[in-house]
Amino acid sequence: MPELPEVETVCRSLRPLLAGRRILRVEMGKTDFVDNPGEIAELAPGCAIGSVQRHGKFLELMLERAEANQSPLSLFVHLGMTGRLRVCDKEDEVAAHTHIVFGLNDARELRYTDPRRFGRMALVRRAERETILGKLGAEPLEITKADFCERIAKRRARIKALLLDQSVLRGIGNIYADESLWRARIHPMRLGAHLRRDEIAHLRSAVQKILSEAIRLGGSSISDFVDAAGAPGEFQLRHRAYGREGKGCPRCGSAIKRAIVAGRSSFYCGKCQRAPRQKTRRKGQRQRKIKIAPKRLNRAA
DNA sequence: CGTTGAACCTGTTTGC
DNA sequence: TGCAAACAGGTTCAAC
Repeated sequence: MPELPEVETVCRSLRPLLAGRRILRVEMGKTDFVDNPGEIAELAPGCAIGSVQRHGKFLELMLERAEANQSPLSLFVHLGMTGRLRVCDKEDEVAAHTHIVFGLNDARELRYTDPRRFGRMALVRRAERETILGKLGAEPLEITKADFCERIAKRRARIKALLLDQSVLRGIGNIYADESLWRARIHPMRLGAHLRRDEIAHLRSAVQKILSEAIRLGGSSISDFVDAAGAPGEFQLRHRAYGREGKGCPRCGSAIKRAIVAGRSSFYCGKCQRAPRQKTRRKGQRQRKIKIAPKRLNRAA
């Protein structure tokens, strides 16, 4: 559920609800997805919530401590597959799988809910914050054409794998990788190093247009994504490839196909997105024999 | 370097 | 209808 547009949507909706609020208390249920639950319970109460930012798929809430001389802390939240962060009134019914509740000084609560617990949460100091951010690749909406080309053209991995790699670009997930590749007419199995420069440039603008439009529509709500106030997104209505196996390609009408690429279900148009040459050996098809230059070193004698 | 598959955990959908 | 298998927006790690 939560890729860059969804996390950005949550981030934007969280901001006005949390700005200037103070955390009064913390309640925790299951915490096996939290790096340091003890520190959160100990340090968060009393903190004021400062900026709310997104870094790829991570949300970062700056927590300013009561004592002015103490350095601020960063609460990192990754929503994983099913994580939700919502601001609710205290009286609102608590959803199943709500594991962490931050009580605020305005009779409301910031609640983290996550059935699968694939999400992550950690309260970190400056140094560790830099370590986390340092591992992330470029922000797709801000990357220059030159940087984008370099990050892709150097690599021999499949383009789908590269788009999903958070150390190459931060924030793209399975839906937006497929939607971007469809828009750019690039087959997910093509290798980064095999793409033409104009194809890479085209892919960059496709990624940026898809992500921007998805943010504008509040993200994709496939089964249950909602923003901090509980509102669903609408970009799922604009999916052209993702989840549309067997349906017509909106461009050429031929059926959308599905294959596993980079370990993930990948949807693409077999006609608009041309497959790379040979590549995968199909059943019954022989592997190409590789000619090895005869080395006859011991010939002498 | 790159790829693959499994693992993490629960809920929902699909197939026999 | 009922139960089991497959599948799900993510990341990480071992093995090859």
